[in-house]
Amino acid sequence: MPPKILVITGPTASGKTALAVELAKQYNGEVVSADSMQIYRRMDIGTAKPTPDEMQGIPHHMIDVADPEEDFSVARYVDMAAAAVDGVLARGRLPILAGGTGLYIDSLLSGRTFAAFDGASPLRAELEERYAREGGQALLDELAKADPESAARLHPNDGKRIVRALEVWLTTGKTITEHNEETKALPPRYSALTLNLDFERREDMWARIDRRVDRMMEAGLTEEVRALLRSGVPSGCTAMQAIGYKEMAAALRGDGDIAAAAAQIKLRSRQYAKRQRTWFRRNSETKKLLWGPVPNFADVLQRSTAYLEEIGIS
RNA sequence: GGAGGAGUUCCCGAGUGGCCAAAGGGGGCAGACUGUAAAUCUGUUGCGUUUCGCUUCGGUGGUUCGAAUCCACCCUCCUCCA
Repeated sequence: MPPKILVITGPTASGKTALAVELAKQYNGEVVSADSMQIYRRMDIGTAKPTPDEMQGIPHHMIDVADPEEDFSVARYVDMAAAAVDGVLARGRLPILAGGTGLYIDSLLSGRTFAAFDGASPLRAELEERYAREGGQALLDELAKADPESAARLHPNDGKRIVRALEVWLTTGKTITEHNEETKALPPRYSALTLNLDFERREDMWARIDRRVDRMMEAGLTEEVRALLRSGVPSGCTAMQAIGYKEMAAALRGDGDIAAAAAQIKLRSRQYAKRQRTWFRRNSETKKLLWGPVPNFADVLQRSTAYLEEIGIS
């Protein structure tokens, strides 16, 4: 039986951080973040990274573990986060995995492994270049020779996944289909009890997102992004793809004004929240905790502790 | 007061007699997702009893076998002249 851990998911601005800290206090836990952007140092305001004040003395892991100019990946996340979770367990405490990056959470929980090779190889660049020049169908035709299943599944426009499938085949001699089947057969690394925070009505979620973005602006998001750019963080790197950062960076380059950027950040956040919901929806093994029109933290906290006691977390 | 220009489906915007329920984009909705995932990709988006019917392109009326497209008048907005 894999070790039990608590997982808190939900779309952006659904209150995961606060609930995680509160439950950590009650159940002798430590928080392990599952957020693809809070891993970056110096990106605090725009990622809604918990402040020391909000952490209330609860140890947090997987925050500030990479520099913005670094390339991060799921594989790195899983390695580091598994070590963090195991460390919490070794201390006899409850790991609370909290975050909104579904791929990271699922990969960590399932014990998924990743083909060992350097993703920044020249091969990647070459395949990307060929995709741009020859088009997706040409690469799909080539992929079909080795891996007809993937070729049939992938859409010609899905450049990233076509390139990835070819890359895995060319560098490991194993098709990505085979690799997926193998990892799917692996036993889960942890036994997860998942709480899924969400809103009854999406309008309430939108209002909360808007308010959060307004607060980010007041807190100095513009300055934070300016500082990153000034320190030489390239605008094309993974970290600068984060919502809030790419829009603000564009505005600072003179492409639109700051107010328009803020509006764009709100919109992109809502769309992101929608994608998160789609991801979390397919996992039916979760306990849903819905916010009403007025967020009632005490109530949600009470309901989650009742649930945790019911299923035997102590 | 005069001279031009414009009003199109949730928004922007193409369409200038039939192939138009109306391109394209945005937004919405739904989905996918195994080393960039806050990324990327896909489908769908007037209504219905759905190989067909109905309502829609500022309004009303007209021309025509047939109108978002032509004509008349009206309403609203914009630019310019006074």
